[in-house]
Amino acid sequence: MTETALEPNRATGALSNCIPDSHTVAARFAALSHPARIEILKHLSASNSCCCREVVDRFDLAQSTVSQHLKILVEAGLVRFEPDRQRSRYAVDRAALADISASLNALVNSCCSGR
Amino acid sequence: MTETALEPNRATGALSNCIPDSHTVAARFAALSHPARIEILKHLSASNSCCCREVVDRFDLAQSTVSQHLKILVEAGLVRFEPDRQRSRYAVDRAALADISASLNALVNSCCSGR
DNA sequence: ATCGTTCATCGGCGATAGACGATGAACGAT
DNA sequence: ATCGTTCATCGTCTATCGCCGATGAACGAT
Repeated sequence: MTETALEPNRATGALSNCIPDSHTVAARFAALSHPARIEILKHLSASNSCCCREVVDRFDLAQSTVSQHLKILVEAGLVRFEPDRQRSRYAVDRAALADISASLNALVNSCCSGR
Repeated sequence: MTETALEPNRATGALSNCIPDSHTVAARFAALSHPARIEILKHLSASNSCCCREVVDRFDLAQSTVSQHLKILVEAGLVRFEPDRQRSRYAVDRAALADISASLNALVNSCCSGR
């Protein structure tokens, strides 16, 4: 994500008052732009809450790799993290997920009402 | 996008029959994971249709860079391309955009009804 | 005190992304 | 025929991604 010289918030007028800054939206989508993370997200939501190990067992990925994916999801705000003894519990933040979905809807709507 | 050894379509049972394959979804989000491309998308939809030059003038990016971003959007199926004389006309594919929005909604729903 | 388990982080590696300038094809206009 | 404009593509560069194994901290259990 190189910091391109887009005029800051240039298109953030008019319709887009309900749409977060492009960088923010892009960052969220970036978190969703890897198949493993999508699968992890599904898995987390199906189990309500998982520790890292559970995810590692489920997917054919090294523990360090899974840990990184989880970190990315947490940093994107899509997953909540809570240390629990020697475990780490991860859970989908359903509100955040709904939020990003709303962002996309808003983007789509702004595109469709554009003409 | 490294081809990870995710069990093919492992989580594609049950609820997710309406959700496209994770790789597909991820690829679409990847196209949206760059702020410039989001801005370009907005710009395209506001103008209904643009040639590359118009986008270049609008954003502080080299022509080659814009051309690449447009190509990515086209390859993701979010933007339609039509050559027009020496110009290239690009237009948002609103249906595709609505479609990806629906994919995300489905993902969110599957996550929320998970428990 | 020691061992096993869980986890985050580091370092390294290859692949990809994203930026740019340069180039040449296609086309309109002169 | 020549020039200017528009555009896609190529080559290059740097930064980041995504993967892994190794390591050490934290903790439970023995």
